[in-house]
Amino acid sequence: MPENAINQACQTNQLFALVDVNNFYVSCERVFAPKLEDVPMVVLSNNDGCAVARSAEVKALGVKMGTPWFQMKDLAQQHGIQAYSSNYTLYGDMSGRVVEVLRKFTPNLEVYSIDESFLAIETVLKQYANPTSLGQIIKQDVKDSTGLPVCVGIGASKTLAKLANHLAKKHPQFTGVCDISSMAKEALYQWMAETAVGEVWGIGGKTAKKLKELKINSVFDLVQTSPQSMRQQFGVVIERICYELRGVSCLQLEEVAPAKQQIISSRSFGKPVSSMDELAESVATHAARGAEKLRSQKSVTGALTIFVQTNPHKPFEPQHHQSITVVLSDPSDNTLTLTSAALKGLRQIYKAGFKYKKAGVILNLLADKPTMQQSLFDDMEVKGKSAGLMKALDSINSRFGNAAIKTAAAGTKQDWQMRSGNKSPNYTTQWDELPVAR
DNA sequence: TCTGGGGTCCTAGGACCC
DNA sequence: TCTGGGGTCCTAGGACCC
Repeated sequence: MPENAINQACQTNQLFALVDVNNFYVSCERVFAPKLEDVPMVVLSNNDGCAVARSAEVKALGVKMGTPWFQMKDLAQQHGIQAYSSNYTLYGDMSGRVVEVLRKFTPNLEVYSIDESFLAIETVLKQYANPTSLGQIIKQDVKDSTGLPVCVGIGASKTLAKLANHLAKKHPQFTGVCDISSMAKEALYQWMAETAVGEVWGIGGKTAKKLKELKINSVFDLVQTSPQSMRQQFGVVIERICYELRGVSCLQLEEVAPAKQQIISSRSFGKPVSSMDELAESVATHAARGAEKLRSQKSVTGALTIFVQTNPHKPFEPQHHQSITVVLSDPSDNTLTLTSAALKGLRQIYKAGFKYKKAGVILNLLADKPTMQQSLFDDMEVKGKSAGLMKALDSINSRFGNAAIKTAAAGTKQDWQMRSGNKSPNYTTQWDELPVAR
């Protein structure tokens, strides 16, 4: 196999379990309102725009993910579909509880999304009769502890675990747990032949269509083709999927979530917005939210993109999709810095006379927030001299706010008091005690 | 007529995921 | 009347350099 196709050395004896909550948002609502059990229901997105979660009954009616609520109102009336506004705080809390339960089984766990986790189970397997029984115990434990129903898929690669989870959800005979790794080859190929290629994790609509033109319709068809030829036609991503489906694990568990490379804050407006004032309020709020997210992951941003959009669903109204990127002279996580930069950008792209539907801010060029001392040395032009140090301190003071000067001050306490009008710093350090500059 | 060659960096856009 | 809000990775092509 081509070396660069595979990120990591292929390891044998790996076994992944994917635990996925059924109809997560709907199930969360039902935990707190048991009367909703068996009632057809959806949870709606922001502004109650479209369905972002559907109960099994609603899925059976053929309602697709993301269907606008207004389009399904007739159907809702016919079948008594209940609609709920989303409550992301609740869902986040429930998600945390599920992960807590899963961690009891293994610490080697990747929280993949709000309702899905991958578990590395090969090391804990010997405590159980077989992978399926482990899966059943997990399923029962989550149900008992949180009230949420899950399905468990088990396989030698993440992609196979995903596929197994899909089978567990679709076919009642698995009773919620499907272990592909223990299946006889003939049985597995049978399931693969019955599953459309578009169901594979990473194969979306466009790729599925292209594959169909090549007479690759089922998962089995894809497994039969050579990964190398898939690479030529579709690139490394699909090649990797081919290997994964053959049980060669290419995607490893990511136990610690890597820091985000980009932070987005955006919202659609409930009704169209035209005035600069309203847009400014929205954009400033998004910048402030972004700053919060930045600080919580201890990052700073070097550039922010501000965008405003009219309603693309109304093609006969004048359209205005505009964005601008503002580069900061100094990377920052400061709310005031970010909001004023965002407003500066907005002023340049705003045009009166349009009905805006959406606005947002994207934070780019994220980097780790420098520590006080790193920043000190970065800023110093004159090293080893007190004057240089004080200059650097001034710069830090302006960058980090007034608290900074209290935690790093040069010279003896007496020196400092003399220079700063006898105000005592909380903490002083001798110049000699500072680490050597790089 | 013919029109180096290789490398890097950056960006926009596509495709996908939940 | 009414249409979500996040993210990731990969690729192609242009600018630029030697």
